[in-house]
Amino acid sequence: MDGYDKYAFEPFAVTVDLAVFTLRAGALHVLLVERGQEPYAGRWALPGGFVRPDEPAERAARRELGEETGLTDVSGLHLEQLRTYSEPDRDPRMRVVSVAFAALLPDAPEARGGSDAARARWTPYDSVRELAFDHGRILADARERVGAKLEYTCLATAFCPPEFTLGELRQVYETVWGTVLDRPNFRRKVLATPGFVEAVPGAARLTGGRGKPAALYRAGAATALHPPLLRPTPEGRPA
Amino acid sequence: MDGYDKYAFEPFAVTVDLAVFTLRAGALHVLLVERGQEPYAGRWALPGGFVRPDEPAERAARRELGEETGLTDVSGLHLEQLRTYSEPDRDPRMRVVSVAFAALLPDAPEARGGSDAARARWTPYDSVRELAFDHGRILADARERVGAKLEYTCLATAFCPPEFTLGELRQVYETVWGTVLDRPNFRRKVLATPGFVEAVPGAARLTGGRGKPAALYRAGAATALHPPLLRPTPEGRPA
DNA sequence: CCTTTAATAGTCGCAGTGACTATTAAAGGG
DNA sequence: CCCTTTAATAGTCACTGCGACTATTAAAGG
Repeated sequence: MDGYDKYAFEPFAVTVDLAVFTLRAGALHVLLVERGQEPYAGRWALPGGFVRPDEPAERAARRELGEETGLTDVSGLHLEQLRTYSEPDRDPRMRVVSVAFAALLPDAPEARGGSDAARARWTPYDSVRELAFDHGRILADARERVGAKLEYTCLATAFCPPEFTLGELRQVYETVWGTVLDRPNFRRKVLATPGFVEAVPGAARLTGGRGKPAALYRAGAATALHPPLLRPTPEGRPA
Repeated sequence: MDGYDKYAFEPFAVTVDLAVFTLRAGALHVLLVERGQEPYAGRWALPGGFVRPDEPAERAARRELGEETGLTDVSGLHLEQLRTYSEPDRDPRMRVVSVAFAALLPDAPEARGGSDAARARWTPYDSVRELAFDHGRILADARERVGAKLEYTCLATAFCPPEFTLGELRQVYETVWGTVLDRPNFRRKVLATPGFVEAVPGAARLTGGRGKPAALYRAGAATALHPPLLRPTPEGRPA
């Protein structure tokens, strides 16, 4: 950071790229936009855009999140910096350094094209193919991070509406991890973790279907999960 | 990432900043350089420098690491991206976006001034005061990250020489966490984790002092720690 | 040789959790 | 109105991992 004058430095363009996740129809979906121009015209990409001269990357990311999802209030949504991608050739036109973010949405409002994107669409994660630039790798990194953070944080509630049942919360884990969790054990674990969820007093109900109505909960104040809620080991890792 | 031409974008300078840690005399030390010019002339700062037009940030970080430590081979050292700091006013001269890295060194070769730093010095973490720019925050973030990663990765061996005793490994945890760990329990945990360490067959010894010589171990192939080795809860977190 | 120092070995009890079984409370069809 | 279906909720049991602790072993140094 010393001696700026002693070095010639190339100017970089700095962008943010967003991996925006939501759960829809029991599947993990990610928000993609279709590129209108070269390079990669017609290909799908992560939403994103340039960081403006007077804003930090975090604000740029939240601004883009609002533009791309069409949501009027994105202030409460979970947004977290992932890492920065800086390979010199990641954009064929110029040197672009991109700060990647992951965002989690409770439900999926229909996407609308942002001002700088031809079309925006929620896409099931498993059917994503061949994204533009290095966005495939960014998306994979984001997905892995989300899966890992479910283990030791209360992040799962970020996928849920303000009030939710334990069954819905369990489905978040099952969907993201691609596993099935034991219902009573999950319940025990969640309720035994102080601050993870808090019961909504008016013993309300909600189930759309037939069975016994479930109690409603809100996200609690806790942010970390000690001890963690580990995903079942599909072999490989020691238990 | 679409429509570059539709937007005016300011060019940014992109730098890397490094929080380089080592253990010395039973204390966590960090490598600092003294700034030679304004702003913050005479203040201590994290080593770092500009990313060159043809290199990714990771290579810039490793290059700086070699320059600042004076080590001839930094290829094996642990270097990991922390996050990116992009507040518009973090550098009073211009818009500088900095990708921060954390590096871990086994022992502390005496620092030498890099080409662009007046002086470089290993400083005990606890006596660091008032760094230039936002480096105080970067350093704090890096320290927290290192402490947290000791829990669920095999990172601790990055602080050790190629061959080390379990006592030395335990001291890594004790120093970084500022706690005392039970010797037998630590031993049991480490040896029970496959791939964490592997015994050096020639039951060599090494202790400098008086007691029974300890067996030597090398870092194993494992990278993650399942289940994790949690730091003692000094109250606050649920157990 | 005897003391000191630290590594190594082993024991006990509790908390957390995986795997299960049982019960309760509703919806919906006959 | 009853009876089946569905899902939430309650509870049991055994095993594992770990904190706390005690005992033993193997060297160094006077």
